[in-house]
Amino acid sequence: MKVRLPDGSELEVSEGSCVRDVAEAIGPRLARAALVGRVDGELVDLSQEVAPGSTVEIITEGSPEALEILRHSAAHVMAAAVKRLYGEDVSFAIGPAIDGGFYYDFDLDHSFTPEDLEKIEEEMSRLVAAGVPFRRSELDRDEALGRMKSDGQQYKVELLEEIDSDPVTLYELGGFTDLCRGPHIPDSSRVPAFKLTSVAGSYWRGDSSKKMLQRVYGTAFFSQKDLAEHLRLIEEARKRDHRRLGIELGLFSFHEEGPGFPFFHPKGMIVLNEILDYWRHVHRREGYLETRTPILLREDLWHRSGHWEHYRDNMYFTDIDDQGYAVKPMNCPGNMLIYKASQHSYRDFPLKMGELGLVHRHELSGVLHGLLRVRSFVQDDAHIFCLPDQLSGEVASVIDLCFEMYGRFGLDDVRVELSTRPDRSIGSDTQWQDATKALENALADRNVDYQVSPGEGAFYGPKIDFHIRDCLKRSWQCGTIQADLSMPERFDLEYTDSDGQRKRPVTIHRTVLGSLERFLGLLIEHYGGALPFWLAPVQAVVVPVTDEVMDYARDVYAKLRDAGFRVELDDRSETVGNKIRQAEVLKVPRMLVVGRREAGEGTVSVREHSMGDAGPAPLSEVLGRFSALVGE
RNA sequence: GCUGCUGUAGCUCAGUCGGUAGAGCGCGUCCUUGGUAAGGACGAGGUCAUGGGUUCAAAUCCCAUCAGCAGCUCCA
Repeated sequence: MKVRLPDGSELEVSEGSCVRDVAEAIGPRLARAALVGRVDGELVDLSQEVAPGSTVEIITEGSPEALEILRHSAAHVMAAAVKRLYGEDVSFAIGPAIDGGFYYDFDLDHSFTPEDLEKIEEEMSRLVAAGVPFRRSELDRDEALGRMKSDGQQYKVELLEEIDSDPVTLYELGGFTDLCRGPHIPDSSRVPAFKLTSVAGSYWRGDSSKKMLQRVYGTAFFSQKDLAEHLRLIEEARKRDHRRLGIELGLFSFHEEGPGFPFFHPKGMIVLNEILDYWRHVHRREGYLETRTPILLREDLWHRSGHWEHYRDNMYFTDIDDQGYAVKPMNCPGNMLIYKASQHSYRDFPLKMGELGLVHRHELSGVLHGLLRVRSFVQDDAHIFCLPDQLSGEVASVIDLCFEMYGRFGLDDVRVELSTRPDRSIGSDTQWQDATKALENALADRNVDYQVSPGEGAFYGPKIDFHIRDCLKRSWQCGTIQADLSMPERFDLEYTDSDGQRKRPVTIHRTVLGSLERFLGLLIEHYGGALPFWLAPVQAVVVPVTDEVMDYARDVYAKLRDAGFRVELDDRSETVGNKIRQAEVLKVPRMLVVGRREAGEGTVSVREHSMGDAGPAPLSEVLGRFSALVGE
């Protein structure tokens, strides 16, 4: 019989050949390198028989999908090791490959310690050394169900009950049999490098009302070198952690007395204020009007806005003069009141009202994470009131604004997501369709790549989210553009149209940076703490070589300061080397060394952070360079 | 909130078998005036997260609380 190869050629193989036989027929080296096959587009085991005329591709280590398959198989090896070590009273949940590794969820009474992980690793090593084969088998669904029931594998039973296919496939390895679609590498010896990284709790099916399982994370590679490199990168990334850098650089701190509420130090405030200055500059240019609304507002407002109904669990409440008040978790209701304080004409539209509003949200204690997840933050909020046919255009201009601003901060790894109608939502089908369409059109118009998250929209409307990754590749939402189908109704917003009729405006609720706090955290990680000149809390340090030139140093310092730069004078009785090191550690962009030579010539010796000595220059020229850096 | 781990000087961390506490950095004073990533000496600084318990004796063992970390869930 003949099979087709990816390059279009045909190959003669004997009847009943499996993928491995095909690889063998192409070449013995390929057969040794083969991990799995792809037959007519579908990934299969090497042992899979191929039908005459099918297209067969051999997947080896170099193939893009190889690593995922390896890690999935490694998860099975780990599960087999756990079964051998902890016996029959372990229930197995799921064990997929994930970005950067794999995990397996177990249910057992004993809770895993780091020592257990070592033991499991050792057992895995034994399995790898033994080269235990993966055995695939097919079984009637009912038969498999009966078997998992008798084995007490409740999670597998639950999975089987929801599976449509019949028969189902099972994989056995080293005494551990798992319900699994496959495919798998041929045997455990093909997991050359692996490491178990951590253990953490996880709910069965991610549902907090269900039982908590123990999730063991690990990763696997095709070589020890790749594994070592991966671990090195993780270590490297940890050094960029904004929580560590924020303390080291004196930007902010956290205290037990206010969990989740960041304290900004003078240097942190400088960075925040620079961000705000820039924000105001572009928003004024775009025609936004700035507002400010109270932090505490009477409780009935929150009933009216729908927050009581949908967001109460995340809100802080208090009583004032026997009246119930709530601390605002969002800025919208306040801005709705501002809108209603005057009459509006279609001529005013689009009306863009921005508020840098401080909001408080009671987040679950376990989700707090440095500046990236806090309980109080400044949202760079804005509400855009417009006509229905302006919606798409306004969304598009916010998309432009987001990319422009992220670009200014050097952030280019931005993921865009469109979230559609959730189960629990308000508004009519037409409203949702129109709004979703408007968002899609805006994205298409601006040629933005995006993923769709079905059912992840806000209860009041569909939204576009902008995500940026932190140093450990965790993704955080920053900007969001939400069509708001709820507020105009709830607050009975109106405008007068050209025909004199009172009509309901369309509202967009949007942020660009999202939360100033989160944005700062991501900036710190993005730059590894070495913020660009225009954002750096200290832009330059004057380093006098000896006390003898202190007067000149003071003069240089004063001139820079008077020119509006953030500069410090290091007049400590320390060596030049020490002062330089200090400035390098604090990631100050420029160091200006002044000694006898410079004092005599009216120059400074410039040193650039992490770049070293950049040579002498007249002070006037340095002032010009600094101005250019700020404008960049 | 849930599961697991952790909490010792401003920061990073030692502290063995239960016997009342240590280093480096930083900070202060003095000496030193040094040319591009750590000059030297001396000194101050701790309710060992908090509250209970066991014990002749607790940083150390047990319980609870608080906070942090990883993850789940949730979200800007």
